[in-house]
Amino acid sequence: MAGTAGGRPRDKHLDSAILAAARHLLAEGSYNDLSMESVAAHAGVGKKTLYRRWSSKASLVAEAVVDAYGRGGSFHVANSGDLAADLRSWLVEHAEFIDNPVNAALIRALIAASAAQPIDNEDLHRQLSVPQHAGLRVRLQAAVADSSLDADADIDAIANALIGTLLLRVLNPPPRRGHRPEEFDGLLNALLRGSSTFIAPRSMH
Amino acid sequence: MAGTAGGRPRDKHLDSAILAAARHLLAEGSYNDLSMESVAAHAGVGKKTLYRRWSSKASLVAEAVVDAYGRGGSFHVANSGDLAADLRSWLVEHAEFIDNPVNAALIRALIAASAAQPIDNEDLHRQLSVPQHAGLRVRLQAAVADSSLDADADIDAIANALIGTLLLRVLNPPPRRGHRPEEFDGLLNALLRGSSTFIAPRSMH
Amino acid sequence: MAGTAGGRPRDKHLDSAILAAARHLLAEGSYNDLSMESVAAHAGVGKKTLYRRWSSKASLVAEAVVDAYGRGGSFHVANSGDLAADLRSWLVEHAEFIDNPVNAALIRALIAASAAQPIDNEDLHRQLSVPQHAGLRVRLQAAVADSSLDADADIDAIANALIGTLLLRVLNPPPRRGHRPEEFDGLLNALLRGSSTFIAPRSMH
Amino acid sequence: MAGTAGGRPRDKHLDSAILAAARHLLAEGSYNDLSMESVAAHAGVGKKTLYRRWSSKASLVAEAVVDAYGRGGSFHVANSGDLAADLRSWLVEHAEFIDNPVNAALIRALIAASAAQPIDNEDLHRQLSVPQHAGLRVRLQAAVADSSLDADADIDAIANALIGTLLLRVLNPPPRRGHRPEEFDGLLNALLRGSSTFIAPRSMH
DNA sequence: TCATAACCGAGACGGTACGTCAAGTCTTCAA
DNA sequence: TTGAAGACTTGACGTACCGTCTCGGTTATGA
Repeated sequence: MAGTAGGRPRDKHLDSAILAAARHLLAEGSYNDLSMESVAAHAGVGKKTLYRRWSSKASLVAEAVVDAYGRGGSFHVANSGDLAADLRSWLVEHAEFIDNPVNAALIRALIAASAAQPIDNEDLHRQLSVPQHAGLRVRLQAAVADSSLDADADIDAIANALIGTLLLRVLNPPPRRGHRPEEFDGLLNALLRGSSTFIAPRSMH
Repeated sequence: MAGTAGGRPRDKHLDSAILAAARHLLAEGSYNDLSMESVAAHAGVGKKTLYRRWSSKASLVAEAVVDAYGRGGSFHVANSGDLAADLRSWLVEHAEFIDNPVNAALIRALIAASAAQPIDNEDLHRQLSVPQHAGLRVRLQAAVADSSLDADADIDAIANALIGTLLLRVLNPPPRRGHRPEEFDGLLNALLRGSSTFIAPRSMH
Repeated sequence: MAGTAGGRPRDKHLDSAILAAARHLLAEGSYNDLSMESVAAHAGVGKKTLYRRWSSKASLVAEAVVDAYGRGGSFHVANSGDLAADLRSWLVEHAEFIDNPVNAALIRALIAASAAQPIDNEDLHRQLSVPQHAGLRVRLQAAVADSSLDADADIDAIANALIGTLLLRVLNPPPRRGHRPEEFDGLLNALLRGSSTFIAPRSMH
Repeated sequence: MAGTAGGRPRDKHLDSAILAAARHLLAEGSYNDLSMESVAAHAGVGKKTLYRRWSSKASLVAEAVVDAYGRGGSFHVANSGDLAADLRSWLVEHAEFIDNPVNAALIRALIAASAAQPIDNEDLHRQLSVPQHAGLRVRLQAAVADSSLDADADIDAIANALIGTLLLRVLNPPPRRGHRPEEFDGLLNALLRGSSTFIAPRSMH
């Protein structure tokens, strides 16, 4: 059982230095303002070293963002027994992350990378949305299990509505207000309790 | 009153020819694959003619997409008296628009233009989301007026959840093409009737 | 009878500016030290402007050198009736040209371009040697005509010996700068009068 | 007495394997087409092994060519007593060497290495021309000694004319004719017997 | 009717970045 | 210490677009 044989091994420190340089540049400019050359220069690295690790600007940016998300962002949905409170915490946590302009810029960059690049990168943003969707699913299914959510509730639709709301917020940031914890009560009220009393809460199928 | 002075007037036919060329290119490639030069060549037009009308690639793409949306897409939310049915129609209409790969590509291009470009283009996508938000608001407020929606319902939150769900669908297209009319019932059930019977439908504030 | 149609015409001034920049760089560095990028930067020109005119570094350098030769160098062999004097003048003239380090560098660059590049550039140095060879031929044939040279003299061999001597001087410059007019008498004596009295001056064939 | 210290000794076979690989590559491409990487790969050797032996591509190529010259080429000028015959043999020998396209390519590569590289390599070609010049000098001085050459003949000029003629042939190969032994009679006639009967063979000084 | 002025196709222009390639150095493991 | 492998920095390669700028030439108005 052999290894991959000889040669100087890749410098692991460079990976993080490059990703950090990419994030630094995205913090003060758009996706288009970031160039492979500026990343290389900023990280004190040759361009070849970049392309040895990532095949394109899009995949480099993707990893830079996901890497940052993995550190500072949070995918976890708590389960305190109170579904509304747990979802509210999750939304607030993300909103705070998004409201940091640097983080918003990172996510916009990821969306740009996803939308601007050919098909093989179309799943880039899945690296962000799928884990979140999965996290929400787990919590919502637990809610079904303990009867705090109806058995026939469309879990995917609810998760998508939550994620979509945040996504919209990234692309269309609210006009710079510090947000309040109760900011998402309207959304949660609608999704969990319903907005209409006229329509019978439970019957249509 | 002076006026626009002399000179040869702009050829109005060129505007639409250029926008059509841009859409044609976006249909078979990403935002990055479209170049001002390819648009000019495809429309049989000089580059100067492009820049005389639009200041940048981003704004040209933006108008190309909005123009297409204005033709085939629909912003209008009907008011038949049945809120759920009206919203379902609106969602289905948009889903059909989005599920056309060409249209999805156009919207992705608009998102790319918005996310990839400096601040002055960050409002590009508002050209799409704001009109829709406004249309939804009108219908939802009418629903409040005729009591088919609670007076304290968070109209903006509901509108954002609907738009965000569609936005997510654009960036992350569902594998199963050919959607069913009842596809959005789960979302509408949650938003209008609520998903939880455990939590009292109307009390928390 | 048409022209080549529209488009902005090429700026003729740029041609000479670029060639001058190339010569400037060759004056203070070797052929390898000259890069298309340094030429472009030095001439205040985009790289595309270079490649629009010359397909490679080799052909750009070739034209730069030939252009300079056409200005300052001289291909003409005088005909005063005195063959030895005319050839001596020609040799001295070229030696002075070559002894200017800048000119020597230019010719070395041309030789490098010729020797370093694939087949299609192997004729580069012909742009220099062929005209000279032709000039010498004319004079030597005139010498045959007026009987100052034997009818069976090998004109090409004599011309090649003269050019080859200068070529060797370019690649292997003599240490003593400042040459004397009589410097080439030894060569001319040998070629015209012969070096050997032992061998009968005229018989072998 | 310390001495050469311990460690694995250099593999002497590698030197010749590397030089052979370099020549192989020069046989089918120009100096520029040869890369240190291709030499290393072709010789089954690491790049470090190359640089441990030669400081640069130019010096590796230089040694590769000189090495080949030392094997197949010949610097020796015979002394049969017949100067013209000895020089003719020497010229023919070199012409045959040069007319082998592989050898011509090697010499062109050496010229390229010499002309393309900074000052410290300007003497590369001396490794070829100086030995030959020395060899010719010896024979010509012997000819002076046995009176087959005039005492005041310019030996250097004659040697340079011979070498220069061959050099010109390398850079500007004759159009692929098998050469005849008498090919150089014209040159030798001129240099030894003189081309002009009009000018007194011996008087001017 | 004819000058003025904006329009148009074409394409050159100075730049910036692309993704690749080579030179020469450095680092690891194995012999 | 040598050697094979290959990562590393540097810097040039030749190409593609960007957005601007001429060209020659066209089409409207208004003097």
